[in-house]
Order: sequence, then structure tokens, then C-alpha cells
Amino acid sequence: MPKSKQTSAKTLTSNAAARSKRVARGPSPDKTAQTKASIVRAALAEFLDKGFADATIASVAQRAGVAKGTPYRYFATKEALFAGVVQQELVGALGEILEERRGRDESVQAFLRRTLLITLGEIERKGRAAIARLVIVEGVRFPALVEIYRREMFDPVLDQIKRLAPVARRRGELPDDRLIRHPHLLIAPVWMGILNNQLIDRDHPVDIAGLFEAQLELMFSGEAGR
Amino acid sequence: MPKSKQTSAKTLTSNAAARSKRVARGPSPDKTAQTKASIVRAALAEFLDKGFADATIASVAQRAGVAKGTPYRYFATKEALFAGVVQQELVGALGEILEERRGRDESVQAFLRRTLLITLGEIERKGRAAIARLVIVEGVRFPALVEIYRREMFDPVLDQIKRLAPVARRRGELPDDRLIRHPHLLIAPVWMGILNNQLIDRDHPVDIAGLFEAQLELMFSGEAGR
Amino acid sequence: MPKSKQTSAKTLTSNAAARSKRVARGPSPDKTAQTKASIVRAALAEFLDKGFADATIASVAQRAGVAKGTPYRYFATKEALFAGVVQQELVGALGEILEERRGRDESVQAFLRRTLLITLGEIERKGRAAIARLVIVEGVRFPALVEIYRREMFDPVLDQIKRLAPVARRRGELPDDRLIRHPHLLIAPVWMGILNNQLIDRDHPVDIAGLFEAQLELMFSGEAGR
Amino acid sequence: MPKSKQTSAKTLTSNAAARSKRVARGPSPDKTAQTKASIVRAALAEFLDKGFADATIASVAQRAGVAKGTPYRYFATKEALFAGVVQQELVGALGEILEERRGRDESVQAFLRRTLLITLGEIERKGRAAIARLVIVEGVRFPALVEIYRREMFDPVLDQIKRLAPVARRRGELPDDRLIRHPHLLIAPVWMGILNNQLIDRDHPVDIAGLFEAQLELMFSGEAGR
DNA sequence: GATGAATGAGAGTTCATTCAT
DNA sequence: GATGAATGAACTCTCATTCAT
Repeated sequence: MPKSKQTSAKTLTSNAAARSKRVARGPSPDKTAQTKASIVRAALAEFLDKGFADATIASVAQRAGVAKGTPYRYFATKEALFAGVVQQELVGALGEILEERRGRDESVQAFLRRTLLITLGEIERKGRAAIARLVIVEGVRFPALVEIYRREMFDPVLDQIKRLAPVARRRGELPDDRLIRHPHLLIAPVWMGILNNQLIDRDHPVDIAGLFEAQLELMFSGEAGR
Repeated sequence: MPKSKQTSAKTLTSNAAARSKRVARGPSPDKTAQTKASIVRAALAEFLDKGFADATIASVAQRAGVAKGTPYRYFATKEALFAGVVQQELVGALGEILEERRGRDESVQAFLRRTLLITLGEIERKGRAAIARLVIVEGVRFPALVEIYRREMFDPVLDQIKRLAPVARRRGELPDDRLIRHPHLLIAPVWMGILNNQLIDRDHPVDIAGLFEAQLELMFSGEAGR
Repeated sequence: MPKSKQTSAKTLTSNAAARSKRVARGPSPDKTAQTKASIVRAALAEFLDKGFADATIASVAQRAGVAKGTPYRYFATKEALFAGVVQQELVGALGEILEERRGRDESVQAFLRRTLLITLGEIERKGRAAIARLVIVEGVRFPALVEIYRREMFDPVLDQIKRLAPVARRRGELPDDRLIRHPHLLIAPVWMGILNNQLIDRDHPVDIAGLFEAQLELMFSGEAGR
Repeated sequence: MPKSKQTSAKTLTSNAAARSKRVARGPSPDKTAQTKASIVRAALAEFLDKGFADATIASVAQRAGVAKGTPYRYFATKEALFAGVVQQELVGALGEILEERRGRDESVQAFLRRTLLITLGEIERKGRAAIARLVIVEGVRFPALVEIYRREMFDPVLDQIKRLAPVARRRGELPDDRLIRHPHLLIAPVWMGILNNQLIDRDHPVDIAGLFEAQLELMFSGEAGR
């Protein structure tokens, strides 16, 4: 998995360099980058559609418009392709949110609304819910994938909550220690929503952001945050 | 897994009855029931271990101590074996809980504690959480499985909540309409726990029952119900 | 193959004896003979329907209303069953025809009409054409079968023709030596008919007897024999 | 079998053309055509040897000197391989004969000698008799194959006879209407010969062309045509 | 004699992976 | 770099045959 990362990073970098400095000679680095990008895109779609086991390299190649052997130029094995694709989707995905700083007078609840709630509003439209489902579905077979997910998505959010809960308690925003003792409680509705909408009951989707908002209000003294 | 045992036992009994009726000719019904039971048991273990795609009939047979072709006497295809095994695990699993009646003076919260909370305390020990994970993981490939799960597990619980929420509201147990508008909110912590413990962070399991209890108290006026 | 013959013969004999002499005690010999007969009947139907390779013992047993293992009491292998069944159908099938003697004043042509033509009129109704097809179809795989067919059906008829042709020539029934040089010519239309009706063009069957009659007239001085 | 060679040759030519158009990239089209040709050749031999049911893809591959999976690149299933191979052998096989025109002064009998009789002289050497046997033998299981055979071989010949018979009758070549009423009669000896030589009595083959010639003379006023 | 559960060799088929071009 | 023909391990499924009951 770290291998894929390096490869990915290196390729992207050298391509960026090539684009601006070099004249296009020999095999075009642009085209190479495009080829890789289209393979990754195709692979993601394929894995989302069929899951790891039923996805085939041949189908990925076809979707990407390249020959069957070409994906192997970029990923050594099907597993590496899978891991690479998902990782690319996850790494840094949370970046902007975690950068956000709570305003001096901003309540914790308001801060969480401003950051998490907004993001959750797009979780499905941006395909993040589908990725989460994929990780869940293939996680048993690919523990490494889960680890990435935990590191890049799950833990950061949970850590944020763990960090903010005592602050909110001190600020009098929380009526008790429940959130401190059970930080998972705040994000539970999000997972409930992902599970319901992606797997259990696609025909009756719930409003994930709405569910989260309700939980937020429930835990923060009940009324809408200021 | 203990379920299989019960089934097996029941079957054995009825077979014993059959033996006295029919002429004792041909292979022993006892052994047959045992064979099927061991195949089902082995298959469940195999599927839980490897998921559907990576499970092999040969491995199931080996676990069960039978020949490669034997499972096909009981299940026509690998898919049928999978569906049969999981279905057997699910159908009627909730039976006793749904039979329970709320006492005349019993608060809704107390009722939910008495029924759901107790059950949740065993959800992992009894392998229910693992089954839930399996259904989640394979649900994309086996919509029929999800439907069974929804029918036998998910919807009954949700319907119960939908039925009880207005009652609790009328009895003054609920401070607002949140549970009525978002019934999923109450069970969200359970799924959060299953996901966390089965897939995301096996090394740091959360207390599912505890999480649910906290949510229950959170929604029901904050204090522990009586 | 000779094995099957012995078994068959012996069984039939002892059963015939049992029927008339013994009292039915222990496993009924009658029932045994019936069982075998129904297996043979079922097997013939199965082989005619599906050919040897696609026929299954299980299906034969089911058609016969017996258990899967029962056919093995009478025939050691699937091949033996096949050979036995076909042989039973062929051996002696021509018997009566070959016994017939040409009348003192009867022309050869008239004799052939009286014997072969009559038989050919029933060749399809009596299932002989279907048997011929089966032998043809499976003959490559079962040379022994073909040998039986040749011995019991093909050669006797051909020998008859070879024997009668010179007689007819001497009697002035034949305009030339063609039938003596090409005895196959007389029966060719029969095989043409079997092939056409059983295999090549089932929707446009030809009249086998009619074809043979035309050939008979063609070879014997052209006009209908008396 | 020589047919395959021709096809192969043709393909090679067109590939050679393709090579100059396309960029010479990827595997050699030459080798591909050879591979396919050798698979087809091997398959035909295998099917002729063992029949469809007993033929195995593994054996075909081995005969062709390729891996077990390779035939699947060219034929999706065993059935497709079988149908493809036989069809290739049949389609257009009659081509040249049907193109022939009867000369202005040529008798119908002479015309039939010149076309059919010559062809029949090679029917066994060119493997056509073996193909006919294969179609007959597998026809029950592959009606589509029989249909091809009927369309490409059987019906064209029969139609030719149906067309020529009235002409011959008008020209005074035929003593009666028998051939008009029974067109099958003329080709019956051919099938008799195929059956005898390929299936019933390999050790005592008849001269197929000779048999046909005798029948031709028999039907056409008895003497050799001019 | 009869039963039918159990066996296990074997066949068709798939597809990740390789590599000559 | 790209191609796609070729490979062959591995898997599902079938069914003739056996044998305890």
C-alpha cells in the first residue's frame, strides 16, 4: 500500500514537471498521466459496481479504453489497483475540514455545524458514501484498506470530537458527560444513514445530514446551536 | 452457530419419529441430518471467514468432513448454500423479542430496556453481529439476502420504534418529536457499534449495549428510565 | 456384453420357473422380473431421448420408479445397461422374417414384398428405426453395439439378398447382374429413409416402405412383381 | 481438414494486409491465425475421434499444442467450438459443384456423372464422409448442425435432382416417373455407403461412387449414359 | 434385494498475470 | 509504453459408482 502511494505521488509530480518544462518528446508524459487517470477512474467505477471479487481487469481496461495489459503498467496486481484507487479517494479527502479553526466566539455546536454538517450534506453526492460502503464491504478481505480509512477518515473525525467534547462541556454546551464517554454517539447517525441508503434500504433513503443534525441538537442541550 | 445446533436437534427428533413410521431401509436419516447440519455449520464459518466470493465449496466440505460433492446434495449451488445458511440464521431470530408485551404501568423506556437492551447485550456473543456484517458485506451481490434481513430484523425493530414513539410522547417520556421524526436515531448506535467492532476497529471495540443505553437515555428525557 | 446376455437369460429363465412352480416366498421373483423389465424399459426411453452420454442412471431410475442404486443390481455399469438394453431390443428381432420360406411358385420379388416390405411398413411404428438411429449415433463409442446390430439385423438381411439375387437372376426376374454385384443397393432406400426421418429432416419424412418398393420394382424388371 | 488450411491461408493473407495498415504493435496476427487454425484442426480431429460428449477441451488444447484456456479465446463454449468447426467444414463445401452448368447437348445422366460422381469419388478421401457421420451422430443433440448440413449439403443436392428429373424425363432419359416421385432414391446409395463404411462395417467398405453409378444407370434406362 | 446418502474423479469455464511484438 | 494472445491454476458443478442400513 505504501508502494502505491509512492508510485502515485512520484508519477503525478514528474508529470506536473514534464508538463511545464519539457517539450513533448518520446512517449508523452501527459498522455501517460491521462492513461493512468482514466484507469483509476475506470477501476473505481468497476469496483463500486461489482466489488473486488467480481471486478475484472479486462473490464477495467475496457472502461478505460486501454488494452488488458495496460493497467499492469501502473499497478502490479489487482489488489494493488484496488488499494491504490481507494486510497487515492481517501487520502486527504478530509483535508479542508480538519484545517478549519473554531472562531473565538463560535460555539462548538456551531463549529460542528459549519464543518461536519456541511460536508455531510454532500457525502452522497460526492461519492463518499459509496466509498465508505466499498470499504465496509471489502474490509474483511482488505484490512489494509480499512486501516487507511480509519487513519484518513474515521479516526480524525472521532479525534476531533474527542478534542471538542471537553471544550463544549466546559463552555456549558453539554448537559452531561455522555459525549465525552461515548464520542461515537455523535457520528452514529451518519453511519446509520450510509448503511441504510447504500445497503439496507435503497428505496427509502434517510436524510443523512438531517439525522446528524438531530443528533447534534439532541446532545447539545437540545435546541439548535447558536 | 448455537442456532444450527438447535435446528439439528429438532430435526433429529422429528427424524427419530419418522424412523418408527417408515420401514428402516436405506441410509440413516439421523446421519443425514447430522451431515446437513455440519455442512451448514461449516458453510457459515467459511462465509464469515472469507466472504462469499473467497469461500470455496471444497473448503466448506473439508470443514464439514464430507466429500467435495456432498454439499450439493443439500444446496444446488454455492449461492443457494449461502442464502440458505444466512436465511436459516435470520428467520425467526427476533421471534421472542417481538412477542413481548409492554406491562400496563411499564414506561416505554423501561420496556425498550427490558427487550432490546437485553438482546443487544448478547448480540456479539450470539454471532448476530457477525451475521449482520455478512449481510452488509455481501448485500450488494445478494439483494435477496438484504431483503430477508430487512424483513426479519431491520424493519421489525424500526416498526416497533415507530409504534412506541408516539406512545412515549403521549406518556410524557419524550421531550420532543425527534424520535417520531427520526426513528432511525435510536438504533443508530447499534449499527455504529457493529461497524466499529466488526469492521473498522476490531482492536478497540465499543460497548454496543452501553452505546444504545446512552442513546436511549439521551432521547428519553435524559435520565435513566424506571 | 456377453455378461449382460447371460445375466439376462438366466434371470428370465429362473423367474419363469419361479412363477409356475414356487410359492411366492421371500423377495418375490415376479417383482424382481418386473423391476428389471421396468428398468430396461426406462433405460431404452432414456437412451433414445438423450443418447448415451447425456443419459443418467438417476433419470433411468426415476423413470422406472426405483432408487438410484437399483439399476446396478441388474447391470454392473452404465455401459452394460446400455448394451444390455439395445441388445435385448435387437436379438431375435428379425427372427420371424428369416424363418419365412419362399413358396414353390413364388417369385423372389413377391417373396421380398411379402417379408421385407411388410416389416418395413412397421419399422417406424415399432421403434426399430429409432433403435437403428441409436446404434448409428452411439456406434462410434460402442463398437460392440454395432457388431450386435450387424450380426442380428444388417448382415442377415444382406445375406438373404445375396442368397436370393442369383436365384432371381436365374428365374429371369433380374435384367442384369447389378443386384448380385451391389446387394447393398436394395436396402439403401431403407437407410436413406431412416436417416432422413430420424435425423436429417424430421419435418419432411419420406415413406420408407414406399421408397423400398420403388427400388424393388426398379431392380426387378421395372414393373410391379406378382 | 485441407479446408482449414485454406481458410488459414486466406486469413494469413488478409492479416498480412492488415499488418501494413495498422501499426505493428502487440502480438503477431500471423501467430494468432496459426493458433486458431491449429485449434480448429485439433478440435475437428478430436470430435471425429470421440464425438462431442467424450471430446474434452483439454485434449483439443493438447492436440493443438496450446494451453487449456486458449480455445476459449476463439470459441466461447465447447458447443460453439463444435458448431464452429463443423460449420466451417460444411459451408460452401458444395460451392463448385452447384456452379456447374449442363452443356447444351449434354444428357442429364452425363451431367450428373460429371458433377456428382466425380465428387463422390473423393467423398471419403476428403473427409466429407466423416463429417457426414459426425453430423448424423451428433445431430440429435445439435439440431442446428443438422440444419446447416441440410441447407449446405443435403437440400442443394436433392433440389438439383428435383430440378433435373423432369428435364431428363422430357429428354427421354428416364423410362418412368420414379425419380420424380422419389428423388431420394438417387442419393440413397451414397448414404448407404457412408453408413456402411463409417459406422456399420468398416472392415468391408463398399465403393460409394460405384454404388451411386450403378443406381444412376439403374434409373436412367439401364445403360451407361453418353 | 432395495435404498439413497456419500464419494471423488473429472470437465467446462474464468481470469489474473505474463511477455513477445 | 502499449498491446492482447496465451497461460494455467483454481473453482463450480456433475454423476457414475459404492455401501451402510
